[in-house]
Amino acid sequence: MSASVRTVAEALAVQEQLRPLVDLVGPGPDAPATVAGLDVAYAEEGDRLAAAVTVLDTRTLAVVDSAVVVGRPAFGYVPGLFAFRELPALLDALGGLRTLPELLVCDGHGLAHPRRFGLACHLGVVTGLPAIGVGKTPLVGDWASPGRERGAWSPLSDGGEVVGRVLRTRDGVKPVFVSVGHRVSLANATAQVLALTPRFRLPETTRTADRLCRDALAAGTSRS
DNA sequence: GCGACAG
DNA sequence: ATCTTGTCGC
Repeated sequence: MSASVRTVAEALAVQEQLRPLVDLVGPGPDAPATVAGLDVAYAEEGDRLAAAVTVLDTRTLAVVDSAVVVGRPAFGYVPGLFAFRELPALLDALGGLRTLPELLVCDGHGLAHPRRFGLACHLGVVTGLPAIGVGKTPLVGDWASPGRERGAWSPLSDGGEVVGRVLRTRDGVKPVFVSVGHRVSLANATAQVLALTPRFRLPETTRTADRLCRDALAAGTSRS
C-alpha cells in the first residue's frame, strides 16, 4: 500500500522524484475520440470533498461516461503542492470509469508550476495518460495580454522558459492558462482546449465535471 | 523583509 | 475552493 504524503517535505520529495518522468515529447492524440475532465468541489466546512471525472465524446461533446467519489482532502491547500490535496480522490474517481479516456483535462496547471510539476503533470505521470492543465488564474509566469478574439494566445514565461500559453477561448472574455501535463505538446494542448470551448470560457470537460461533483457533494453520495 | 500564491 | 452582493451584456 502506498503511504499517503503528510508533510511538505514529503510532498516536495515526491515531486522531485516524479518530475523526471514527465513526457515532454508528446505530441499527444491528434483527434482523440474521448476526452476526460476532472474537477473537485469542497463542502463549506472544508472537511469533505467530491471528485468527479466525466468522459466526453469529442465529436458531440456529450458525456459518455462518468464517475464521482466523496472523500476528504488528502493535504492542506499549499500553492505548489495542490496536487497532493486532490490527487487521491481524483484517482479514485478515475478508477470508477468504464472507459479509458485518451486525454485528461485537469482543472489547474501542468508545467506552469514553480517546479514544473503541477497537478496535470502529476496526474499524467501517475496514470500514464496524456494530460493537460487548464487554469483559470495564474500560479507562475509573465505574459502579455492576448488579442481579444477567440484563439488568440500569448506565451506564458517563467524563469526564461515558456511554460504554457494564455489562451483566449471566447471573444473578449478573460483568458485561461493552458500548460502541458504529460505526453502532449503545447500546440496540441491549445488545439484541444479550443475544440472543447465552442460556447463557454472553460472547457466542456471542466464544466461537466464541475457540475457532477457539486451535485454529488450536495447529495452526499457516491455513484458512477 | 514584503508580497504572491493553481484549487 | 466557497459565500455574497452587485453590475453588465446577450
